[in-house]
Amino acid sequence: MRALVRRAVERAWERAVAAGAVPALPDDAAEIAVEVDRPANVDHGDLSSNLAMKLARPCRRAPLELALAIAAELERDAEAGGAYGGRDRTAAAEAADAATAVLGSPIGSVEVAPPGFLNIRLDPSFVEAAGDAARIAGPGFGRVATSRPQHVNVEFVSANPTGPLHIGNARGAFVGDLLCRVLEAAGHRVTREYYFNDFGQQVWNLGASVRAIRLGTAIPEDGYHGEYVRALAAELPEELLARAAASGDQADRIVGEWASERIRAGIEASLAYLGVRFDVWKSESSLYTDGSVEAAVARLRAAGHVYEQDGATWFRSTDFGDDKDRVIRKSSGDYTYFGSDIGYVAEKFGRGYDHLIYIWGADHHGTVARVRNAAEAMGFDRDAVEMLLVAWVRFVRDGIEVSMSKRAGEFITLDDLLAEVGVDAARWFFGSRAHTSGIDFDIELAKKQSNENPVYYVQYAHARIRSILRKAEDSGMRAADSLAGALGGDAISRGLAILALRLPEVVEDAAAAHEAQGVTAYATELATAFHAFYRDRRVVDPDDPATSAARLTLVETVRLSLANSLALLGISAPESM
RNA sequence: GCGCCCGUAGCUCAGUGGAUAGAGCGUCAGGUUGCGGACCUGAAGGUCGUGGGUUCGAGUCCCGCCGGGCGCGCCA
Repeated sequence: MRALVRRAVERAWERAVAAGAVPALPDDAAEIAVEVDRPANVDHGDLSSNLAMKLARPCRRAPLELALAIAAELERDAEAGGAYGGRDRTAAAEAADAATAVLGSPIGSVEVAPPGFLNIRLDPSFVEAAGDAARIAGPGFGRVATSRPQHVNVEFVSANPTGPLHIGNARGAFVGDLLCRVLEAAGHRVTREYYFNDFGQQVWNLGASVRAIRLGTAIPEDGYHGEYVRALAAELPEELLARAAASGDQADRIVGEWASERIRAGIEASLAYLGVRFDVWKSESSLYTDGSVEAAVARLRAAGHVYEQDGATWFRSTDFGDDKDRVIRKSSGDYTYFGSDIGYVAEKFGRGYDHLIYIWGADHHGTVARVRNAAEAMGFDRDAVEMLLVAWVRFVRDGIEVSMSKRAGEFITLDDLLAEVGVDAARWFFGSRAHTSGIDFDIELAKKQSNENPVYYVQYAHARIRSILRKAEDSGMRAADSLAGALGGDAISRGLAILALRLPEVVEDAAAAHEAQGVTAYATELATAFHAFYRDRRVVDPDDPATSAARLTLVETVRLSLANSLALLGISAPESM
């Protein structure tokens, strides 16, 4: 809806310029994009545009005057029923024009308000047609076709498999998955990727710890403790233990690799339970065995950004604004973690992605610039490399912070969290908060308040609608095939329908912002509007089958929007509660 | 010291430069003979950390300051 109104305003502006009522933009003026937003106040219409105010300065005219000229053209648009035929159109404009040709002009009426707002009310028959189109689209309603679809790689969680996922890892998992879902709904192709370290000191320590427990010796100082290590020790096959012992100094590595893979599989299962399925599990060691790191360093060297000093290999990061150069390969011959990062970013681009998103903990912000620098130095577009830094969650139980240490084995696992508060509530919790702000998560509170959790409020609305539809069916009533004529006379029905049809706009905004919380906020608002509607309007009335049929159709439209919003968040939409 | 993030109602948090700053929880007062009361209506509660600046318009953008978190390795 919003896209079509935006297009209508754009067209009205063009025509006003053609007619001489609005001065053309001077050549040296910055381009002005037409914006259409939902006003906070319902008295200001369904949608409004600030175009006239933005034009005022470059056009050297009073905003009110410009607004009146554009409004006059918009009024004409409403009468013409949206028959367009302009030239010089973008893909988005083409799509909007095509949709308008089917649905009719979105413009019902236009008012100009000081200092120059264009306040637009939607045409009821347009809203009705849009509602019909939404129900035809069904599960696809709410998906939008972006004009620039991309293949996006989203790498997240990426916790090293030295222990089960804990609640500290949880936020990244939710944030990453929600971002992927939003991007997919906005028309992008998404690859979910998990990067993990499967070699090196950590794995040796893990192996040493498992062996120590199995053999009844002391766990080494840097070793891992905790119940899961004991479980692994108990499960370690005798044959593997013997082979490790026979290998001499490779014993810890052999056992460690086995344990690490077991843990990784466990992590995969936890994430699957949460509803996250990764497309790619990428091991750090593979970047060395397949030559990615060497190739990337060669590429950097060829571009003149690498030098040797003190026996180490350095990246001249200072060429790109860093405060110091960074070591890629240590004098010992081993690569640094940064070396892996360089190989990895190049390897990702080599797989053909248009855009890379890394979801990292806030403590990794120091490495953001240098990885982007390296990408730029290798000739990639640094703007295509994006890091989302997820702020910390303070986990709290009854007001007291829960401290965690993976090595000491003191932590609450993700599985525990989900068992306590449930997947739906947890998804909602993380989906309704910006990833950049630090938050408190009180586990006891989350459990205690589960009945008042907003997610249940939204789910309840959905279940309630299902119940109404069942009730109608039992009394032999059915929804009308079309909303046609159902909204014109009733402001409450009309407002509810318009709100229910906003989902595509919400998806668009969420994808642009890389945040899901617009979706949770929207679902809450729609549920609230439905509950109010339910109070004021009887849906199933045996004495008035015509009105009932129309309202059932409206209610089904609302249900669809709620169900699709919840599906987008990975949350269930129950038939009853 | 330098860099990044954060500071909005009692609490937990929303708020792509727009019109009267919102939600949930909590508190207080009410509502159902008509379809699910896990619901609805109303009230109280805010110098948007602070001082400047840009703008027709700033919670939002810029600068300074205060407060909190994190990072500044040939660690991973």
